[in-house]
Amino acid sequence: MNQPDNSPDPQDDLAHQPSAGSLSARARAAVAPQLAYLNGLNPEQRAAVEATEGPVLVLAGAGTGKTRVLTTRIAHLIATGKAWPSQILAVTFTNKAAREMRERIGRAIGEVAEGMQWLGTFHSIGTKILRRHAELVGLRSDFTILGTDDQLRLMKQVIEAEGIDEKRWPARQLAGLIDGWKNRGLGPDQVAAGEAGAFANGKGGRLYRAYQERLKVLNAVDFGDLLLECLRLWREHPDILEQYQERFRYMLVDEYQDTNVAQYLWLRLLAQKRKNLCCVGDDDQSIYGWRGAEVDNILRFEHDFPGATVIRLERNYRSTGHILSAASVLIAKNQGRLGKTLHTEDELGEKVSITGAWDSEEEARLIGEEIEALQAKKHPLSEVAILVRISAQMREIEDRLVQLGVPYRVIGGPRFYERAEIRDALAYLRVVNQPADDLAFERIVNVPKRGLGDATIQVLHNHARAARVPLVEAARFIVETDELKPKPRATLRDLLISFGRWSKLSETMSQSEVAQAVLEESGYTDMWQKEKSADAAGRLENLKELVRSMEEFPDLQSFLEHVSLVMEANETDTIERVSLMTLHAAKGLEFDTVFLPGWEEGLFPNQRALDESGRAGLEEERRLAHVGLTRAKRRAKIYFASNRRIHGLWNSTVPSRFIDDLPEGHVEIVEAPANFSYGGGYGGSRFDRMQPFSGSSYQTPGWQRAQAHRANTEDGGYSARRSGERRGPMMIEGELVAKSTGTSGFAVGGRVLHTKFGPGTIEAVDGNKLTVEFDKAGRKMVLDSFVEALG
DNA sequence: TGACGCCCACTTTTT
DNA sequence: GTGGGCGTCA
Repeated sequence: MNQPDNSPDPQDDLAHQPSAGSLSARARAAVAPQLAYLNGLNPEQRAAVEATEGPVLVLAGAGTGKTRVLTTRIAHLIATGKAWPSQILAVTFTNKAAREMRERIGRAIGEVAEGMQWLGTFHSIGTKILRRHAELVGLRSDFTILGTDDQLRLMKQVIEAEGIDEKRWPARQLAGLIDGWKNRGLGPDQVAAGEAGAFANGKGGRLYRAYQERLKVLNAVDFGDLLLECLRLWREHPDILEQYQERFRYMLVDEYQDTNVAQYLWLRLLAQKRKNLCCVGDDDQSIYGWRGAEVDNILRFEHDFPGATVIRLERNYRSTGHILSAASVLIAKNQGRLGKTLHTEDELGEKVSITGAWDSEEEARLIGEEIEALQAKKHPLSEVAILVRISAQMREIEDRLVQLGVPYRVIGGPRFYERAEIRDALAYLRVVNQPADDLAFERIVNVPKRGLGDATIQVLHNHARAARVPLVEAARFIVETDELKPKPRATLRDLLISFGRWSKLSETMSQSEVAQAVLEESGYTDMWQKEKSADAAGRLENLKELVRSMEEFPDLQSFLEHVSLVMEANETDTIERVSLMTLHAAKGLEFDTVFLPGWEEGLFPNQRALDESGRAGLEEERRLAHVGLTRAKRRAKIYFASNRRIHGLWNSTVPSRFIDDLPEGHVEIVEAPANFSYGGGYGGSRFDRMQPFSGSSYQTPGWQRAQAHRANTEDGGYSARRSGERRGPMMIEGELVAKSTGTSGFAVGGRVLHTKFGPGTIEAVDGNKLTVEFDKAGRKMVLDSFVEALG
């Protein structure tokens, strides 16, 4: 057990050099001798953990303990003294995966996991690196990370600036192209002319370049840049690359089959020196080819990293025999795979069932009935999942579950931070934080509507461009001239004054209070309160949640940093529900019982995948089927319908070829229970569909969905609503912010307790704003709603 | 600026 | 069938 070297853990370039007696050193010493964490690993898993040197590829089939291997390997590296936590790079794709890994390492070896500052997603680690060297790639270290919507707006501007008809050459398409290029690690100068020429009569490359230039001017990057700019940084500054190569003694990558070319290059550069790269993945679970993932990365690993050790994990700990066999036979039909044979020592269990339904509605009904039957047998609903190929399939199933009163939740869907209201709120905060943030300014300058329309914006833009200043700067200038009509001019001036005031507030108030004040004073919350549509209440809820979540951060800056990459609505699930999601969203999850509806040609395998990607597309679809089946621990139930409505039209459909791929010995065909009351015919089914189930607009699936999403922090599942506790807009008690009118009931000299700053004494009262001298935190201005009276 | 109505498209989705 | 984007008219 050699030490990495004699120096203490080099936590960071500048900071924190723990002494020999530090917590981490002691924890390492305590854990090293026993190696208790190795207990219970099977021989292959153990080999994967102990093969620390050189390139290693761990082919980990579904349910074979992949995460366990990864976390144990990290624990092992640390415990044996091969590396300090800060010298290990561990990359995942999602924040969720990173979080889980951190927790599990912590459980294995204690607090040492805290020192793992390089455990995160490709994007978060890329961000961290870029911020340190921002100036070398033409950015400032406080660059903003653009979301998809900002990106799109920027591209639209670029397209229009080039004098191209945006309708003929939509920004969406350009975004797709640029995304693809970035996924493949190509900067504007590296895109093949022919390929770039495909857009806007040969202007694709120019637009890409223009877009990148705009980003630089705005001090912003998009997601792709977080990796691409790292590549550029390292290529142009080999000395910096070397620093990182030195630092990362051991590198681990989760879900390697999902890496794209840019990520591959990123890893390869880093691993060049020490070559201790361990990639864990499963080529049979590569289902993200359409967004740039390169199965080739995993297929070519041995070629790319000569001398690589390849370890196969084939013992499955998840599914019973029939399910596993069915899945294995199915996936064996694929040509382009490294090949693994999953086996289990578990019992055979139930066969995979295949049920044909007359139409999609009957399919939904059958599933609903089965779930009710399971429910009656006390099968926990949290162990039941319905996995669909496309989200459009969800509607009918939801309808059915709603009718039966089966609680469910939809997993996936729009992310918290992608919602319009959240992005609007963030845009306000971004301008407060960084007035030069043009994209943010533009987004909210007229939200809520305040009469600053296109004409006004245009004037601002012209000035900004001519004077080469940010929009806010241009606005400040323009309100002093008479270029604008009196009304917009006054409005704009007010807005600028407001922003000045809000920026001031952030010097004394906590960021959540600033946010609350900004949202209130800008009229933004008012806007949603006045809005009568069904989801307005949900949006207000989301804003509340946003303000609440901000409290956990030390300041606005770090909150904004966090939010652009990893913001999620926290899902505290208290009630038992069935999970409904797409097959893609199901990767990495497992359930006792899995329903797999819609196994029909055209839908699954999806016609479009076949048209666009041919055999590769088919194989990816088959992998998706494999992922679906292997989610099931004890019961997998496949369904197909003979008639399905596609884009509003009824089509008759044929069972999926994947059904024929399954081995007869491991499946059973289930006769759909004859249901004469429906006449077994088209007409009967339609008739049934006509039955009103409530007539209220609150019962529409869309609304249900909105509720389900909104309710994810409450118990507010569907079942609650069924029992009459409907959570409609009318239910929203209280508003996001305290009313600023009237006295706050606080008096100078009174003692108060603040959620964040603790106890203090009131020094001044101004409407709902209090100036408080806090015992610990010093003098701050706070909103009265954030404090409670003491004594 | 808002309301209405037409037209289109429509697989999967993280960061 | 449905929602989003955009154009037109008041």
